Amino acid sequence: MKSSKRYLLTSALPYANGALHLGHLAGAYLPADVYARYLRLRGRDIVFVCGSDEHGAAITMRAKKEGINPQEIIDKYHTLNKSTFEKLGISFDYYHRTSSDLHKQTAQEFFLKLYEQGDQFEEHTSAQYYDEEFDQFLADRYIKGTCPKCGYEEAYGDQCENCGSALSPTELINPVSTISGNNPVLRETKHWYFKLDKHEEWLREWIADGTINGKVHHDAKAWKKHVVGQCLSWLDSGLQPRSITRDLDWGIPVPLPDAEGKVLYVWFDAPIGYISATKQWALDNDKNWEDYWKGGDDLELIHFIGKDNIVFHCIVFPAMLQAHGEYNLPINVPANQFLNFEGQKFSKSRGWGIEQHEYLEAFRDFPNKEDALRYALIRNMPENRDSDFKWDEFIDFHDKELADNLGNFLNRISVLTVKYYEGAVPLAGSRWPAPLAEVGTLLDKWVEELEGFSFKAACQLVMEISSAGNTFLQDVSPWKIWKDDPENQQVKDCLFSCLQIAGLLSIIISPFTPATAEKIRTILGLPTLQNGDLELAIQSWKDQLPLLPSGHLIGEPEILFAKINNKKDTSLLAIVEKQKEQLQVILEEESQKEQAPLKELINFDDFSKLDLRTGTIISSEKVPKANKLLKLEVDLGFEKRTIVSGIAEYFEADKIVGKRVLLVANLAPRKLKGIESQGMILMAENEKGELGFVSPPEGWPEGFPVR
RNA sequence: GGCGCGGUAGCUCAGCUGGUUAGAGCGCGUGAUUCAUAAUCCCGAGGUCGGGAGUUCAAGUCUCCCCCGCGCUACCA
Repeated sequence: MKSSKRYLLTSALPYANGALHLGHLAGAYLPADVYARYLRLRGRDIVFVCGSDEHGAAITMRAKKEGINPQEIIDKYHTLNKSTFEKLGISFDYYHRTSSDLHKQTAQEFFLKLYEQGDQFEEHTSAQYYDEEFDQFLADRYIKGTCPKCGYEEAYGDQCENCGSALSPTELINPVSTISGNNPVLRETKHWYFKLDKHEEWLREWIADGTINGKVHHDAKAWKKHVVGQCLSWLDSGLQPRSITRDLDWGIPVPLPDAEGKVLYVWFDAPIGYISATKQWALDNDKNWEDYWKGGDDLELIHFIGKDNIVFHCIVFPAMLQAHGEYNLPINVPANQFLNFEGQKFSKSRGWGIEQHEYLEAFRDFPNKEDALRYALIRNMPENRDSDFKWDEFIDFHDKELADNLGNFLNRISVLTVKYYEGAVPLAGSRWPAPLAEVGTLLDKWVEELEGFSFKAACQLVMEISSAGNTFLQDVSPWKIWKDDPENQQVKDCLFSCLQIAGLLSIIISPFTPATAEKIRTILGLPTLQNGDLELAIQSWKDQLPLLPSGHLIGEPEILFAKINNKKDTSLLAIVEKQKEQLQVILEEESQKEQAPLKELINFDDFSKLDLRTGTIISSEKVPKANKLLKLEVDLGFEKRTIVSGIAEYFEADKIVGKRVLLVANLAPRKLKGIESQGMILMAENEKGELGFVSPPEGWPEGFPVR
């Protein structure tokens, strides 16, 4: 590992349309921060950037709905997210925003560079809906209409929320602009497409082998399996040109003369935000941004993201960078999987989960709340598969590892040092007591895990080192010896060694819990950590030189972490319990949720239009290439019907033959997967979406009407 | 339906290119200890490595089939 290397770390740009929850933190920000802090402690030359992603139709949509300016939305969430990251100790060197002038200029330049090459883009003209009153093209989401598939009248131009079908706006029946309420007209519009397909071949080689034209770029085996797997799967299904412009008035104008009213698609400009953030940082710190983006072999670019962003950061953005020609490609994209919350997915609408700023607020009276959270999330990080955040585990990690193991160790040795030696580090008999060599082995492993982005394992190693300290202290039991012989050398050696271990802990825990690290430093009478301190410590350990020399005066013993499970003081437990109760309330409310509201009244004529009949299923088979469909033959007595029914998830085909059913016999026929369905089976559906047959009374034959 | 990733002790997970009696933490059971935040330390009990077949001298690790979970995608109420 050359120390001359420069590192550029990025965390996924949060969309400035909402607050971030613990899953985001565990997925993209904490791991990057851990790594950034680690590299700084090793004295490496690094920049860690992030920023708010502030363009896109979703923000303008919301602004429209709430009757405010998009600027208000992005200002609100940019400020909120930026300050929350700061409070949680996410140590970005720069937190930028894509609405800045510098970003606009950077993104436009990038676009133009590709445009001028002539072979990276293609133009397509197509007919899209246009709102004549507001004089603008309508993004898919701005159009509502009747779903051609299920008849739902409030379907959006990209998707019907009733039946879930993916739609294109031109499929909608009676399309209506959501801004004016008028029917939009079709108008020709031109868009630019990035020819991603051109890049397929080198991308495959780059991802599968880590080489470009046979030249080694990175170690392909160092990439996470799920990252490589997902990318190769995408490449195998073939890349398509991607549209990179939109008709919108919110975003970065396409810098071409014939592009009035067009902006860069948010997915195109967002990753360029990494570049503009670096530029702004460089301007403010008198550096050259190009050293971190165009650094050749001495540069490591690393993107920290969640798994939802894999394809974008491993295929699309690298293709953009490569097409541009001057930029380095990422050396790794250690994407994390998803974090669940008490066994279920985070859900804003359900209120399931806790957002970062809500946590800080709810835990405002909780000491070390930032580090407690960071620690629990790191120990639970979804590095290779989805993981689960539980409050009970939060308590366990806090009490058993931070308080009992680490905090107590520190308290034990600081109290003993003060009591026996008035706070001065004793003189060791042998130069480097044996236990310290064992710790050195653990330290090597710790470095290895961090370098391989295994933060969970590295974090556990910190505890192992603390444990090693406890074990050693227990083995020697200096309090027993000291009673009879206060000047005993074994006692001095023991505390000397333990103090060295504590000194090391104050450094190696810093990437995970930076505030705690400083507290430990204070207790040990050590100065605030500086960049490069870890490098020095590793060297000292190798050279068998103490971090706390004999005679060094430590500070006052202090409780590092007050336990949550404390019989005398239940205030901390109460804070956590409150969170658990809130979840309980949500679950209870949902379980007794009212039934769906009744539909509007119909009259008798409406009802009599339905022709419901009794029948029997006489054959049943699964429809190929469909998960939910069964093809049924139903006997009505006077005739047999073919009915395609979406019940395959709940019933096996051969087990429902002979089933007595009710059906709608006069429903207009419709083709499903090429089979004409001539009616519909009546099913009851519960809150979980499970289906059950509604059957005629015992002994009733086929074909009778139901009224 | 297609593709990707996962399924290892009660729980959470580690096990690189196949190689001695499958590991850690928590929990559980014992014992020791009191410097310390009723903390700490020792020892122990727990696993047909999702199921089945195969390749091999040897498989948790490779191949095939099946089952389950998550994600993407297609289709669909």
